[in-house]
Amino acid sequence: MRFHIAPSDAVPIYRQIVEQVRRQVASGQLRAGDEVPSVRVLAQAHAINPMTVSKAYSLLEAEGLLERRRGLGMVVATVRPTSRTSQRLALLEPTLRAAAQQAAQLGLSVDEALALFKRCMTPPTDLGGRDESR
Amino acid sequence: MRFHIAPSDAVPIYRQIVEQVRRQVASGQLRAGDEVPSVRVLAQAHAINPMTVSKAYSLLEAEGLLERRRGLGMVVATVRPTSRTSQRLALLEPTLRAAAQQAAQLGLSVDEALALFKRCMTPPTDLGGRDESR
Amino acid sequence: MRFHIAPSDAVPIYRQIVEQVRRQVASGQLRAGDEVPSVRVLAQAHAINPMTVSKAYSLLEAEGLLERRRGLGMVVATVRPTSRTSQRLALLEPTLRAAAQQAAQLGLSVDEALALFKRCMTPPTDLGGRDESR
Amino acid sequence: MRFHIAPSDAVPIYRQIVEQVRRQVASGQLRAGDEVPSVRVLAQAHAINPMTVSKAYSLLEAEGLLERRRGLGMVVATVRPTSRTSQRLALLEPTLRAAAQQAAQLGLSVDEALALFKRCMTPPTDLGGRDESR
DNA sequence: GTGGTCTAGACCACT
DNA sequence: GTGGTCTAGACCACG
Repeated sequence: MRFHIAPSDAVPIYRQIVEQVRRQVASGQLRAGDEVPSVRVLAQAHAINPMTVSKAYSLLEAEGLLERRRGLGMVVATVRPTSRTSQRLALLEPTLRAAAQQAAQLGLSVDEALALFKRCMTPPTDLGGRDESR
Repeated sequence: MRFHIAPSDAVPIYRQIVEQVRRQVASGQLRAGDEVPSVRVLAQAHAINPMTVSKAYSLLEAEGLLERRRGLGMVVATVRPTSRTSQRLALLEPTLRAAAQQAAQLGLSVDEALALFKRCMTPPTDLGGRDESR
Repeated sequence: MRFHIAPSDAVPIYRQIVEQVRRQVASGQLRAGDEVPSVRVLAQAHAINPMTVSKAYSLLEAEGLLERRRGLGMVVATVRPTSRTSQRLALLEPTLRAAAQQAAQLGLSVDEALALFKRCMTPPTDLGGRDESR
Repeated sequence: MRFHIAPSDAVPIYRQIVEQVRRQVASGQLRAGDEVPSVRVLAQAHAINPMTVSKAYSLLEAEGLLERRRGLGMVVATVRPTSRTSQRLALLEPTLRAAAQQAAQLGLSVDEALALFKRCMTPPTDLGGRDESR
């Protein structure tokens, strides 16, 4: 399981974790029963506060995506099987709506924006890791 | 000059102002020498605190986009002439990069994501439906 | 980390803070990763409003000199390594250019002005005498 | 009579005028009886508000440096002859004291600062006209 | 009229 | 604990 944490991003760390777990479950990269890294491991690996990881996991537990196996860590819950494409698209839509609004305010044409988006997706584009957006 | 302020949005008011001015300058809707609404006028028009507007304007001044005409208000600075399409695309890119990353984590194909993005842009945007605000 | 705040000075408090941090970073008294006093601590220590300190820190963050460690305070940013003497001289130059102009308008010779400047620097500076403040 | 006005400077316009008149009187470039440009002329020449010029002249009149010749404009007052070098140095000293303090905080040696100051004075240095200090 | 500065205090979010 | 955001209101300086 891979996490990409950017402490200097505008979106808080705990939310970055929550959203990445959600997406990986929705996409099938995480399946029912799969173990998720322990709080301590994840915290150390990214040099973040264990309480931050714990908060994220607690939210995911409350959401029903993770289950606590006492003494054994947390695992992906017996997933409700509804991971259809439509669902995954719904998770992406808010971001794209915001992008669409920005493009309009910038006076960009639909084609220009689409071309740029395509360019952002096609290369595995390893670079650009650090989004100094904030 | 039009401002759309959503006090209940996740992004702070002063930042909404900053970003809208940035985009309007980039898109040519605001040109060098154009006056920007006075702090008090803008504050009253949107029922927000003058200091909030002032904070936004100060940031834009520090950024070099606005200039203070002492005692007279603020105007768009003698813009460095690079307001080409490439610049506007650059302002949109971070958002699209983030969207691309999310799409990948969701296991969506490039075509699926592009189609959704196109749908988000094409209609005069039937928005108002889902308030992803806070 | 030492701050000298003069509330009755002509230059606003938040700017005094900004400039002192800038100089201490440039002179190497503050290094990358060093913590800067918390907003509330600095505010209490000098009996000024926390928002005033916060304003200064925000400007320094926008400038790239400070970084926010969320929930933990602010630290000196991973400084771009160019803190050489030339940089420090560059920070002093505007002031000296203004002084040079004044000296010329006063009809002073270069030697007279240099001698006065030397006198201003050599003693441990018996300053405090004339408060050109407000 | 030459004035250099920088509307975007940190020091207010009216004060720029006041100080430049003071210096030119002190240095003998302006003598008793010399006419000073009319409010309207000076205002037009520098594209500033006549009220601003008027305010400066009023302050200089209150100070005794200028006299109002009704219907004829303002002239330099019957100057008290004390324009010794020591006086002119005194006018320059506050600026140099501030510069000295900054140099110290920047960790510059006396020699380094003196060398820079000398460089600022020696060339007629036509460039650098616009001090974007603010 | 314009913006700038500062204060006082509330509430929120993150770690 | 940390900083961020916003409000309300006072006072100042400039033009």
